[in-house]
Amino acid sequence: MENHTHTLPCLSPIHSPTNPSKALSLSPSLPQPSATVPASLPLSPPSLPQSSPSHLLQSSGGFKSHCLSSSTPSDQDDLTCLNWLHQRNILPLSKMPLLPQFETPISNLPSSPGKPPYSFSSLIFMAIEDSPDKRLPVRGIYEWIVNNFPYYRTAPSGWRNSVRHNLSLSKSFHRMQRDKSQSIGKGSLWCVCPEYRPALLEVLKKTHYCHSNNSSLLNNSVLLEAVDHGQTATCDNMAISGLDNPTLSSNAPCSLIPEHEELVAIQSVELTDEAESEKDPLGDSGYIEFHYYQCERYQYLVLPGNSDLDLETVEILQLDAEAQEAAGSLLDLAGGNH
DNA sequence: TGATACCTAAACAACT
DNA sequence: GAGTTGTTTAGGTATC
Repeated sequence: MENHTHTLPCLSPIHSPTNPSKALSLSPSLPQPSATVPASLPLSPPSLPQSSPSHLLQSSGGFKSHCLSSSTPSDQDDLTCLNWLHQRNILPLSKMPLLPQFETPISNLPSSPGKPPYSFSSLIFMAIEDSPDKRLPVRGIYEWIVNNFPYYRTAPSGWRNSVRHNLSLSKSFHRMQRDKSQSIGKGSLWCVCPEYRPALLEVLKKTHYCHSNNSSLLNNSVLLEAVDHGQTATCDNMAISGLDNPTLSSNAPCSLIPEHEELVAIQSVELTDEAESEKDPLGDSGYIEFHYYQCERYQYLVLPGNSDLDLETVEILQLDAEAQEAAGSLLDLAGGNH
């Protein structure tokens, strides 16, 4: 199976020529500017199969994994559009435990991420719901899963059998009679039975929330703990002042070296005039950059500058990066509050 | 402890 | 014939 893992040129703030020593702009203890949660954050690999069924995958996105040492010309090309590198925010994310896919030490990240927490039924549901026509052939479901959950790029192929097994066995999905006038290749199109959609959505919500709860995001107690333990993270010469919270900046610094970076493409959102006021603050760059830092018990997430993210948005960013787009967008569709 | 949900593997037939 | 798709069965684990 094709492995879409790409390397990322060194983007650490240490080496960023335009990295300002900027104090953090977000404080969990202060009112945050409102920002609309992106309806979708496709985390698709940089090179996508042309037959990719998902409209989300039409973006020129890149799911880039950590690399601090090597780069290739193509990588550099990919980065030429990253004009947002001029400015960064660093957000204290949470104390341990790490994100689900980072349960192993970040510095020892495997090439493939951890297994997504979603059941195959949920994966199939997300795949179908994410398709423009709300119907997909089996191959399309495969591709959606692979493109959105990197784990399955390298997983043994047995999961495909499980997908088919679920499709056949689950009452939630039903096979549509193939229109032979359309050239869709082998097999039939699968869709979600409307009567089972609420149940599927409920399962998805539960899984989604369950796996976002173990990283209590930006709660004040974390910051207070940091105060108690005398922690301030610094990145090179840049002191992380602890957002607007002066308590963090008053502590002795510890070195902060990026341990994990990801570039995540976001879909450019077509905005109507009416929707302009809700413009995605991350939408300009086309990418979200994840920089995971660890300073003792804390993680930090570097976001592109001008990211007037509210806590809700940040929490989504903290979710399993593989699943956030699919689950988040579906929950948005369902009107769920993250 | 039993029921349930889910995962995984395997076999097989039908189809392209 | 090879590969894919769809169905079915079986056994295992985890959770409630």
